[in-house]
Amino acid sequence: MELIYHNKTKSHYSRTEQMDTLSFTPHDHSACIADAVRTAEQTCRESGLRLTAQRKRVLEILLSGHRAMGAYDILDILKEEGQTAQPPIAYRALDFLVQHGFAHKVERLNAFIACAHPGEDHAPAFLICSDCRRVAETPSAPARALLAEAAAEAGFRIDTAVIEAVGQCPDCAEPAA
Amino acid sequence: MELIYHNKTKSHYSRTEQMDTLSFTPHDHSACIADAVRTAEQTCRESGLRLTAQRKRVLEILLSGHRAMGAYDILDILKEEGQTAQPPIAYRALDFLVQHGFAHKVERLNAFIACAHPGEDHAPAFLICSDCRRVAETPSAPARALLAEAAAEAGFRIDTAVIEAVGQCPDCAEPAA
DNA sequence: GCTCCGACTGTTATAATATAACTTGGAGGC
DNA sequence: GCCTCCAAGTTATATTATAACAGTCGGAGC
Repeated sequence: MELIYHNKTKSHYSRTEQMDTLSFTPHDHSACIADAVRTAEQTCRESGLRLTAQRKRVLEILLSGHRAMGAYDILDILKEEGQTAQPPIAYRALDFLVQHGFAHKVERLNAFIACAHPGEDHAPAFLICSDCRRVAETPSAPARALLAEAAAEAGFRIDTAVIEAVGQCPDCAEPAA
Repeated sequence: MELIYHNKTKSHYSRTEQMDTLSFTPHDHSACIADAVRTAEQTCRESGLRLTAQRKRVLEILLSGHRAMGAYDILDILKEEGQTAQPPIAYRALDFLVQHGFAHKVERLNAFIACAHPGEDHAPAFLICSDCRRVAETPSAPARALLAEAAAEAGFRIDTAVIEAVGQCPDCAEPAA
C-alpha cells in the first residue's frame, strides 16, 4: 500500500497556496495523516467520543489516499492486516467517522474519504477527478446559500445538501507532466 | 399502483405558480404523464432515438409518482404486469432515459426520477423530502456557477455536478393538513 | 471489588443495488 | 431477401449495505 500518491512536483500552485484543495496539491502526506489523526484524537477527547483502535485504523486508511475508498477496499486492507473484517466492521467505523465529521461519504461514488478539515464545522463540496479518482474538498457555502434560496421559494427546508462535481483535476487535465 | 400521489388541496402555492417545483404542488397528474410521454416521443422522433415499449413503460412508471424509484421498484411493477423482468431490463431502460434527459438519477437515494422538464437543456438540483421521499427539481444554474468558480480556482474542470438537498417539503414541514 | 449498563466488536446471514457476458429477436437499410 | 445493428432476454455474479444477535470491555455507582 503506497501511502503517498501525489507528490508530483509540477502544479499550478505552490505548496502553501490553495490548501483548501489539499488533494490536488503536493504536500507532506505522512505529516498530514499524523495531523489529522491527532486532531481526531483531541476532538474525541474533548467531546467524550471514543476513537477506538478500529475507528482510528479506518481513519488512517482513508487518510492514506486523499482518495475515495469503498467500504470493501477498507475491508481488504484490514484483512491483509490479519483481521477477520466482516462488512459491519468497516461500515460501523465509517458511520462513526462520518457522523462526527472525520470523514465524508461521496454519494456519487458510494465511497468514503477522510475529511480534509477535521474540527472545522463545514459542509464541503467535492471535486471528483474522473481519471484518477482523487477527491478534493472545496468551499460550498456560497453555492449552498443560493441553493437554500431556491429551495425556500419552493417552501422546502434543507437539512443537508450533497454537492459533488465530476471532472478533471489539474494533473489529469494537463496533457502530460 | 396509485397514480396520483399528491393532489392534496392545501398548499402554499396556487396551481399555476411555482411550476418549477412541480413535485410539491398539486396538479393534474395524468395529464402531466401524458404530456411528458408525448414530449419524449417527439424528442426521440426528432433525434432518431428509439423510445421502445420498454423504455416508454419505464418512463411512465417513473412519471406516475414524481418520486424517486429504485430500479427494483420498477422491476416489481414490470413483473406485476406479466414480464419476466430481470435487472438489466430496468437498468438499460433507465440508462437510456437518463442519458437522453428524460430521467435523472438521484445519487443520494440510488434511485431514479422522471425529468420534470424534458426537452429543456438543464441540469437540475433536487430537493428530496426525507419524510415522503418525493423529489422536486429546482434551478441550479446559480449554484453551479459558484461551484464552477470555486473549482476553477483549484484548477479543476467540472464536467457534471450532483446537487441534491435533503429536507422537508412544504407538506411534510407543516404540522398537519 | 462487584455489578450493572451501555457502547463497541464479532459473526452469520441476507438485503439492495448494479453489471458482465452471451444469446435471441426484430426493425430498417440495401 | 438478407444483412446489420441495436434492443431485449437470460444467466450469472459483482458490489454495496444492513439486520440481528451474541460476546466483550470499560466505566459508573454502590
